[in-house]
Amino acid sequence: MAPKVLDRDEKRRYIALAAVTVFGDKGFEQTRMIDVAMAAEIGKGTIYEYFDSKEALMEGALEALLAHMTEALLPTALPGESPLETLAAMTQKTVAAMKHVRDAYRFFLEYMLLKSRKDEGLGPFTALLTSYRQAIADLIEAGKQRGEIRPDIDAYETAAAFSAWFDGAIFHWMVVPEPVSLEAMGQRFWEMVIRGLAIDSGVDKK
Amino acid sequence: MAPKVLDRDEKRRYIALAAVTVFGDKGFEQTRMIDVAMAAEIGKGTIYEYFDSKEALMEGALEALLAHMTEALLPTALPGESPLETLAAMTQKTVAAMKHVRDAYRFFLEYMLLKSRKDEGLGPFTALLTSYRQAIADLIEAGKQRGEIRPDIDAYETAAAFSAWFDGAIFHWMVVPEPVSLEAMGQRFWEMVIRGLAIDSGVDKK
Amino acid sequence: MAPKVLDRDEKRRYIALAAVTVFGDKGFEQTRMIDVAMAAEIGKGTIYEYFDSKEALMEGALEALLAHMTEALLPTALPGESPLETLAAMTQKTVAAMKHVRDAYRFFLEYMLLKSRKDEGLGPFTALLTSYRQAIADLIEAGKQRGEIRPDIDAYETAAAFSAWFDGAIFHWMVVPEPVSLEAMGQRFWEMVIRGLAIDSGVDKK
Amino acid sequence: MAPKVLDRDEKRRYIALAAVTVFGDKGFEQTRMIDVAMAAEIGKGTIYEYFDSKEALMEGALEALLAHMTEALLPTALPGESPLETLAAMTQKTVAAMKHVRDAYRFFLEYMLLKSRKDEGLGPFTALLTSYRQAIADLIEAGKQRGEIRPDIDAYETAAAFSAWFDGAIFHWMVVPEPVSLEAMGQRFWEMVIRGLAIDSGVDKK
DNA sequence: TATGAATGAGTATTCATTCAT
DNA sequence: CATGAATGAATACTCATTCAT
Repeated sequence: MAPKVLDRDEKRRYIALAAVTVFGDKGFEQTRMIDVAMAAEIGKGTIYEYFDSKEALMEGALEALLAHMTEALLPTALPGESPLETLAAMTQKTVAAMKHVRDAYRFFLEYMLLKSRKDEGLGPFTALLTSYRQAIADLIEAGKQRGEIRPDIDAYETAAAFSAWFDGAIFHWMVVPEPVSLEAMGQRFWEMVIRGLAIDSGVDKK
Repeated sequence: MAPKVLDRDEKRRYIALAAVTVFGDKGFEQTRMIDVAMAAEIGKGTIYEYFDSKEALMEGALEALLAHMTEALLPTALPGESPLETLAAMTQKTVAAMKHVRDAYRFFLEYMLLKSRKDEGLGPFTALLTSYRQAIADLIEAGKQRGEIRPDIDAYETAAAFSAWFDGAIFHWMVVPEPVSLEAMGQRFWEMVIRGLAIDSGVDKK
Repeated sequence: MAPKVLDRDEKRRYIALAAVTVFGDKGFEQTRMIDVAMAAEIGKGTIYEYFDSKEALMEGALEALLAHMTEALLPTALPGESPLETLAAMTQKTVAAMKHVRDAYRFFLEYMLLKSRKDEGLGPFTALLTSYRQAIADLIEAGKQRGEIRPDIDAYETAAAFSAWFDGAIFHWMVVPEPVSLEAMGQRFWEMVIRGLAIDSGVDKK
Repeated sequence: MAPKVLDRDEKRRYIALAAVTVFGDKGFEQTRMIDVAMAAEIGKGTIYEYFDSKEALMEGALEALLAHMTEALLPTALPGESPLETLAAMTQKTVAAMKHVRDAYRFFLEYMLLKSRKDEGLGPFTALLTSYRQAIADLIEAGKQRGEIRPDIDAYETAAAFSAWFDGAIFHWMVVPEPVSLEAMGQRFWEMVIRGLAIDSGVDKK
């Protein structure tokens, strides 16, 4: 008797994922509902059975994308791995994941831009960003305790600066894909960040 | 009867700057021509005397913004300054400049997003980005030759990774302004990048 | 295995009556099929088992309402009652009936408006109106023969003028319910019509 | 410098009158904005320069119609005319006016129906109806003082009953134009109301 | 040159109707 | 028979652009 809840949720997610693709490809404003309907191979009206409005569709699409991203981005420490190793693996994973969802990532950026113009918070996205920052801060803290990372580092602020890099990198890569590959940038970032650029540390800060 | 070329160019720039403000505030699609006209305190039709279309207005606005940014961002080596000192000053200047044009910066990001969806290049923006990367690469190269920077660094790729950070940082700061200030992030980035996070350099590269 | 014809007809009438309520409340165009379905506590699709279209539902609803109204409106002469007495009773009954179905009456008016815009006749409604007029004309004729009513009255035309009043009255009462009650208007109408306003009949006609 | 206010108001009225025609012809809901635009021989968007919405257009249309009707309906006592004569003239005038704007009158009725479904008052229409009732009540009162009208008549309530007749009559005439003409109905109404139907007034009231 | 009234292409959304279950 | 998910035709309204003044 209970109507096929599973099917309904699945169809909702299916439409949301189609929307992610289209929004990422054309941008929110340039996307017409019919575009999403065609991408999902359903009728225009059917979208409204699952989402109240275009804006609600965007929220639903973000949610679906986030579910995917969250899993892909958050670090999993392997047994016997040092914090720096985990951080290195995470960096690689993040670069790979971002590259993988390249077009969807545009949707992310646009969503954030859109939301930052309203007072509404970023909602589910803030949670991901915060978790990500915190995971990195935790690794840095662990590294400090293990004597692998300089003890005078402010873990959370450094984690914020660290994680910011990814969005800048994918942004540059998306808009000027050449001549430096995303992997190369990731590699350089890691070297720069871990070993530092300076030969002696007698450099005056900033 | 030399036509008032100067006046005409000035008015064009004046409208473009008004457009920068409005585009940054509301976004390109959400901006109506009348909004720009009102911000510039002119009639709606007058815009079309100076720009062929809304898109052309956006290009003009970007151009005006770029002229402003280019000056603010590109490094000027002071006499007697070491490359690392110049790079440090540039980092600070860039953070300050981005923060200063926060709302206009949204326009930048949106412009890039928009352009990256078409095959058209980024036009005038690519030039700035390339100059910026190159300026940093030059400083790194100079640092290497002066023995201040590790000799095994790939100057251009590292410059690309370095400059990417700024866009990521301002992005995060715009969408999650708290709890880490942009200056603090800049400071941590500089420390991390110059001295490195690791205590000994015996770290295996990624 | 005689199909449950009775049940089917009853259910049809049941849906039609639900439709009367909703049409009267919201108007034909503003009523959605789902509204009627919810009022009848059935599924949306079920309506189409009994009515071909929204328009057909409206016709069915009118029919159901007419069945109710016809009974309520048409005069029944009681034994020993004079024609004028019957007419008086009918006036009272009509006012009471109209007031009783106030909201449904809106549906009547709207239906007539709707129909008067097409060339189609008013269908079942014309029959009621004609019967009603004729019943009044018959009473007037009887009154004339009994010497109760002026002999120079044109029975049918007067009956038309007489019966028109009710619709105007309920209309005014519906749209400007105050400050005169429907019963008071009915009372004044009756006095005015029976005794006349003028003191002497030496009034020039019209 | 002052923009052509006159022209603007005139154009507004012009569009409103076109809307009266179309609304009367097709009904509010069945009227598409493009229908009004075509009737007024302007572009669809132009309507929105003068009216905020379809509903605002309806209000504007009613206003324009009322201005016309008010003038046509309200009585003007001629010098030397008795109250009953003025009332007779008014009856004729009203019947003629209603017949004249037959299609527009549908718009009136629909407007009232529409409004009676919301709590909003009838706005400008109430004013006309009230003035009309009051004008008739005044005539009845004057007739009573002149000894032309029975002194035991309640002037205002009777005026309410009197004026209600017109809307019922035009309604019936619109929906069942035959076989009794509107003028004939008006004539019968007048006879009935002035001289009364009954031969002797010994009739029990109601 | 500057203006803003006029225009109509373009789109989100609604809802009567269908039909597979 | 009963249902409600799916559909797409239909329409109010917006806004970039034009052009007469």
